[in-house]
Amino acid sequence: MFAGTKVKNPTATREKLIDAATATMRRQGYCATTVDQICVEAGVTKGAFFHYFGSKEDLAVATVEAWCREGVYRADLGEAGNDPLVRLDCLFVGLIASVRNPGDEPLACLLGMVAQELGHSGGRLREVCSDGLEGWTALVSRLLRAAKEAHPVRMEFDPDALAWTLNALWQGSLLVAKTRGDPEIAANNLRQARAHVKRLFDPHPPGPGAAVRRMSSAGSESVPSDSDIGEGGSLP
Amino acid sequence: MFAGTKVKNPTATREKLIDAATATMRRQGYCATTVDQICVEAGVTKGAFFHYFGSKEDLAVATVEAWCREGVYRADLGEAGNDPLVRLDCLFVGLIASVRNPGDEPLACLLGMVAQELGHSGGRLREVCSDGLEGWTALVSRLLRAAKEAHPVRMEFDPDALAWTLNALWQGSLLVAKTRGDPEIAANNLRQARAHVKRLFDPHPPGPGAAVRRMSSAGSESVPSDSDIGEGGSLP
DNA sequence: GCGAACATACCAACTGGTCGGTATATTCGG
DNA sequence: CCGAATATACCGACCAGTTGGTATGTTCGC
Repeated sequence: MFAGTKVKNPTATREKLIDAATATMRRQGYCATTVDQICVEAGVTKGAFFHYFGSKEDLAVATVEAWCREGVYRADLGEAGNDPLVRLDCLFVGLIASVRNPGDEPLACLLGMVAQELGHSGGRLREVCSDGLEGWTALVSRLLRAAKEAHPVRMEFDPDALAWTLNALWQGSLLVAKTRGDPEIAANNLRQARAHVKRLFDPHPPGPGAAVRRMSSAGSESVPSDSDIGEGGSLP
Repeated sequence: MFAGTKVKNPTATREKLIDAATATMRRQGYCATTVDQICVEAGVTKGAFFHYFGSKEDLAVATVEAWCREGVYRADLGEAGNDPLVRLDCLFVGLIASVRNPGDEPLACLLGMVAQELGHSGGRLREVCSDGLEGWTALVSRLLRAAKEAHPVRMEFDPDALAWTLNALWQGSLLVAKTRGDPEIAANNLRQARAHVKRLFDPHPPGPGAAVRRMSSAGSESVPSDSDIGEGGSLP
């Protein structure tokens, strides 16, 4: 038999539980999600649940960690060697696409969902969320810093601060868009942010008739257009 | 006896319940907040609770509505006749102050808290949150539009879209700041937003030696400095 | 004294979590 | 290679505590 078809398949069961928890908690949040509900959605009994996770919170921790792990790497930044500004643009385009075309997904970030509920609790779950937010911010901050080194800036800015601003804007956009039932709000916000970042670097070459200086690193840099590009990462 | 000292005081009891719900839900969110907990915090029995509110959700609806009502008007915009740009600046300064100096308040917006949890539910509570978010956005949008009419703009923008962006940024900032346990993140974000809005209008008067054109409407326009200003509204 | 404003006792449904048990893999002596 | 021994994966009934909500008082102001 194949490995995936085994009757007893520990890794698959664990994964099913985490997947179910991801979906349910993204919809309803941590508190409103029931252990029984997760079990049903995962097609697993309670016995199995507590065989793998010591508590509901443990499962949530594992779920958030998995979300961050997959999410950060899933973020579609294009090829690693590309110009950081291009990669940033890829990030924006990916986020916009994921918001406008959520498929059957709940249009919410697990991280933001759980963080909102547990932000004032001293528990482990809050820490994991905090780390997750920092991870995304660090990624963006690195790109911004790299872009600063690769391009002349038109207006000085602090990469770290801007990265946090973008993170907050992303989380808030999801919250508002979800509540209003209008993904376009989030898309608009992201477009504004995208334009803002672009504007920080010099789009108009310094002198007239100076189309000479271009993106520093060469290679196949396909700057994505405004139109949607396939599924981008929906992180954090 | 005084009106406030009566043993049975319907309006006061209702208020106590709403106050308790506001505080508790801002800390823990809607789902994690218990009816019993609210009753204890309000110093009231369950009987009284259900005398005034048909259900937990009813109480939440009333609480969110009260939050919006008081919040929108509490937002410290300075005097009504002032220049819209000054009033916008007052708004930013007030928000920054409320974030940096939360006192004993939970550093969270009731609206965002509840909205995050119920964004995917079709219930009445979600609608109230949606309306609340729109109310704040409309307020800011009006100010931006008025500012556009009163001042030359250096860069074209859509007041409505920008207002939604600011709303999302505010909500997201609270979420991130709370989760990271660092109000300065939110304060920084707000400062960036404040600078961004300021930059949209011409800080450099058009021609050299043109210190003539000033804020349009006269009056006592005290542009608040960067330093903190007393409690601002922490809305939405 | 009468209705509104509260208090108390209580309930059915559900919560996260436990526990004894069973079925399947894995190991290992012979 | 085999079959017993043991470890792992999983099941589902069950539990004590909590939940939102109710039914039935009691008390107070007019």
